[in-house]
Amino acid sequence: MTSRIRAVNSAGFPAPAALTAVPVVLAPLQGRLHVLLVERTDAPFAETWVLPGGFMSPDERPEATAQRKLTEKTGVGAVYLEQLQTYADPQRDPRGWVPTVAYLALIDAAVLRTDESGARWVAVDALPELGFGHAEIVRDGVERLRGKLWWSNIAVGLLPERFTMPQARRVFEAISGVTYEPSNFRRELELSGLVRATGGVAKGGPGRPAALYEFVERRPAWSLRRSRQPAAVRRES
Amino acid sequence: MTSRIRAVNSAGFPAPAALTAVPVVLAPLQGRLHVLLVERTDAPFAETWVLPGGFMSPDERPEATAQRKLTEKTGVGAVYLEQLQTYADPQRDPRGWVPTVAYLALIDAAVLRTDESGARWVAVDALPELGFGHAEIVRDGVERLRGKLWWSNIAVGLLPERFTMPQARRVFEAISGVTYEPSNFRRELELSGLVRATGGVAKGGPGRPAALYEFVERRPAWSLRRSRQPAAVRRES
DNA sequence: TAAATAGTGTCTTTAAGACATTATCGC
DNA sequence: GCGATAATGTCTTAAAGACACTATTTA
Repeated sequence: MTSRIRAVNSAGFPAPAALTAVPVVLAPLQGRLHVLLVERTDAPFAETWVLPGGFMSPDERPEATAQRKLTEKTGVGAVYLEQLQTYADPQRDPRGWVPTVAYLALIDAAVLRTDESGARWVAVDALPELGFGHAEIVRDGVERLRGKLWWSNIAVGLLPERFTMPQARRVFEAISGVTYEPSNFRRELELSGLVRATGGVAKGGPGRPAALYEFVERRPAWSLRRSRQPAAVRRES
Repeated sequence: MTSRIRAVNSAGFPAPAALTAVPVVLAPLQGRLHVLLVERTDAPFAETWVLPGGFMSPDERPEATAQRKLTEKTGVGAVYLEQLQTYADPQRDPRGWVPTVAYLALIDAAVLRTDESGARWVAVDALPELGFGHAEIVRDGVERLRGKLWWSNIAVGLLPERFTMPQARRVFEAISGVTYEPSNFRRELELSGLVRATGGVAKGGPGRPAALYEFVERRPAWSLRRSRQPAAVRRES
């Protein structure tokens, strides 16, 4: 192993060797949640799968780095991008002290290019060994997505602009791993206040045409179902 | 303004000038949520209040830095420490490219030293101007605490090892800003599965003695109240 | 008109809201 | 016994669970 990269700042103190941004790109494919991985060609971890990250530069905001790396690998930008965690343990990267800022990135499954420049979609419940401790980052990303699924409009990133209830249901099912009862699914999603019917219908296949819905707000927002806290005091006495 | 600190790594690429860790130390005092601030003595932001952060070194894990800075300022370690966000916009620190990893740190309100080496407890809903954009970090920390209050055992960090229901209620009220109906508060907290009665009672004052409770798990854990998702399909047909 | 899919209605069950009531202390 | 505080019980209201049923399409 070669020696670790080091850095010193102009005031004479040790500095991180670099900063990396890695997007955890998740998408439901064939009914299961997948993550976008790339195969490394250089050491360390040559021929090992990792997240499609890259180095940040001093003139770029970290979200921009994550977006850029994502576009380079998939050809599309993320609809939804949120910071996950920073992994800054000095020992985690053999190249040196390289903290990593992870992002959760969600893109519309419909616009994916399935196979692109060494990138591959892998089911999150069947991950191979990943370099740089990226398996932990994927786990954190999946947990975040699952945790926010019913409480926010995070699914904006995983559905086309207009979608039907059955379509949304299948996406939700792929993410959570649960099969929802259709009428209750509909009721809950409508009660969340996150979506509204557009009035249009999706014709085409057999069966009754499905009504089209859209998200009321495409920027990050919370469901308006009241969070289950105990009641506040009401009586005046 | 002096020139910005720069750094270059041994491979010749620009590197962050430094990395900082800042704990957002929150505690309920006099029924309101407070945050620990220190007054800066040097430029930039001299005589301005900021979070008690510090530089990370290449041989220290970031949680350790946050803990250390906290102990230096309060004399106690955090019972609960969790990473919040990383603020890495290159423009946010006038000294140079200095990403900041923020931590939410909770310590038992009973062991605080109220006034210590330039540190001060300030109510989070009455913050002064803060340097380095720290107001945003405080806001994120408060939001995280409030958001997790009823869904996790995050309150472990804010209560003594053994506590009574009224005591817990007052802490929860200070954090959420809501006055809970006592019997419903008790029912919800018991149903969460996070706490259990120890069998002991807290005697002393007037009135019926209160039963003592403790957290079942002191490491981070989630409430077992089922998260309100729509039902899964049950019927077999 | 049958198969397929989407959408509506509603009864049951569970959980939350709002108190009245009872219990146990110090003085 | 009285004021103070804690704990219990319970009735009401709201939300989730579990389906049966109705509606529209294509083949």
